[in-house]
Amino acid sequence: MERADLQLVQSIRDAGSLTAAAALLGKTSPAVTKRLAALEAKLGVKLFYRTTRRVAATAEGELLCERATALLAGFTQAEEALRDQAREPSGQIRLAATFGFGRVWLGAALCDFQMRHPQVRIDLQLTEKLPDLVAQGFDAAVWLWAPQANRTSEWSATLLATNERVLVAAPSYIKARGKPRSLEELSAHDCLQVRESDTPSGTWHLSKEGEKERAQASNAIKVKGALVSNSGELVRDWCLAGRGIMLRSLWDVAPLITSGALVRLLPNYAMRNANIQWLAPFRAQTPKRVQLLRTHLMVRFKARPWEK
Amino acid sequence: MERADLQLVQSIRDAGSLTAAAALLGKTSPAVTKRLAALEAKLGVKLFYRTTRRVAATAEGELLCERATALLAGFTQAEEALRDQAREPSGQIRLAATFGFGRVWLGAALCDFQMRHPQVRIDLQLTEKLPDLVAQGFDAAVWLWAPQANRTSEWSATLLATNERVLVAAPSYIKARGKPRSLEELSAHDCLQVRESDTPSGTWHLSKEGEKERAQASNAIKVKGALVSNSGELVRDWCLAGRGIMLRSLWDVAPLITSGALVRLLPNYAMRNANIQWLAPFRAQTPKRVQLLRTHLMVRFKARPWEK
DNA sequence: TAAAGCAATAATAGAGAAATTAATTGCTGC
DNA sequence: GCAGCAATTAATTTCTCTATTATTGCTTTA
Repeated sequence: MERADLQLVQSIRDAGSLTAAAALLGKTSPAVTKRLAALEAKLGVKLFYRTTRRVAATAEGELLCERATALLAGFTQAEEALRDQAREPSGQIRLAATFGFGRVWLGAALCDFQMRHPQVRIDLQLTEKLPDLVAQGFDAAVWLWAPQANRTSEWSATLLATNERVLVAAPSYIKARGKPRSLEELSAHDCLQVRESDTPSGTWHLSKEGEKERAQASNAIKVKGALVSNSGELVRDWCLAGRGIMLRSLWDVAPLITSGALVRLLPNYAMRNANIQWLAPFRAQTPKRVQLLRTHLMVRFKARPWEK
Repeated sequence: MERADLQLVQSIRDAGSLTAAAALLGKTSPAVTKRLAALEAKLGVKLFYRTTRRVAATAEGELLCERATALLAGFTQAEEALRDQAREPSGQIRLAATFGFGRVWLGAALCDFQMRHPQVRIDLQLTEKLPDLVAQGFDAAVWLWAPQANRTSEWSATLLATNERVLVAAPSYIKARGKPRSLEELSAHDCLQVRESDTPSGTWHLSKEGEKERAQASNAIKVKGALVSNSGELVRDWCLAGRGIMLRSLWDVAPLITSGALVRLLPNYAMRNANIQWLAPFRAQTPKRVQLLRTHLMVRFKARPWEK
């Protein structure tokens, strides 16, 4: 019985089908069939009842699954312990991140990190919603998260960078409609909105820069506009085309402001209800390579590269 | 990292050299070198300092060895648990036994057992001295052992058959020298002695059949003779050749007595200081196949096949 | 100090195992 | 009863792993 056999049995039970298990393991279904058959023959025990339509673990199969989890955990722990002793970090890092920040700034940062540590493999998953880090085996997520919620029962959060969302519009729009002078005037403008997955849209929470966090009487502004999308990229295109005012993260629009393609409005105000944070599930022991990446990102984003 | 890698690392540490480890694992030395090198590369850690003459584990190597023992034990336990659920017992049984009884009667019994359970492999090791069952990984030993000592701290003993050593001589010897009428007369006869490995020879402890074990005033008889050997087989040849009286286990000489090649002397007396016992080291869980073999042997030898 | 001997490593070639593709069987639901 | 999907089987190919042979390098002994 090999380590691969344990992973096989566990995958089959988790997936509920041989084909699905094959997909999990990156093999083809005949490979799974054969390995399972061979294992059963070697042990002299049937591990799964199976017809062509359904798969269910036998009592023996369940027994092996239970032991398998403990054994496999022991294996990975032993491997981690040794890798952490090594001079050069190695192994895989599985990350989750948002489409926006993940693609642009995190992508470049990971590219650099991997160059500095060639033995480390990185698997970055860009997703709409924050996935279940523990269940899906992520080492960490780089996500927009409320600044206060530093710790939950499932993970810890580390600040990578503050995330100011600022008001911008294209020069052509300003020429046509003028600049708003106060928050109240926003209501009279065309506001391009990004509908986030589960947040009700139509309201922007803006506060004055320099205001104390406690004293931040977050001003909820009702905005309206004819163009709404769930894609930030698309809304940015609209904004560049002069179709309205947009509330967008500084890291995204800073280059455009510098180039003059967009102009920042009401520069004293910004929305600061979420920061870019490193969310890491609680583990018995965090591998060194993951710790290294965390500090790498902290240092890199502290410099706010988008402002240069 | 695979299970085989853990066994490899452990073998190298135990053997103290790559070549010796290769012999333990049944591989060649280049295979061991390559696997070790590959493992070290994959983990990014040096596991053994090695020159061409010496091998020593690094701190990381020691670390892995410690974890390896626990993990490997978990593997075998899981395998055993499953095998025991199987209808047909399977797996290997490693046995130790004496040269005499092991070759003749145990050999035949094992042959039958294996025929009844074809999935079971048997490895019978005939040795001079009782080996260290735990250290050398034996499942059990069939050995001559004092009848009273049923339990020690290291193993438990089960009676398979009583072992009477009886006095025999060839008809030709009796014709020439006559039969002894009493124990005392033995001193005047040529006695063929088997020198056991660590027992001082020259003294036979004989007791009357039917005497209670407690009341067994074991009569220690000093015997003498010109022919002594450590080989029971050789001494038997001498006896058959009429060179003297021999004290020999009944299971060995019973057929010869039946055929008339030897004659039993003083048939009321026998030496009963050791019986044929099943010695099994204490394990967390004895595999089913081993339990089956134990009962198989108990049943078989209770019938005392040598007396038929 | 030099030479001999043994152990680890390197390179090549071969054998065995495992995986993929393609084709078959068998179960389920409509 | 038929359609469709999932498990199995067979056969080919690929790949990893092992053995053979040769080389390097450290110890020991003369």
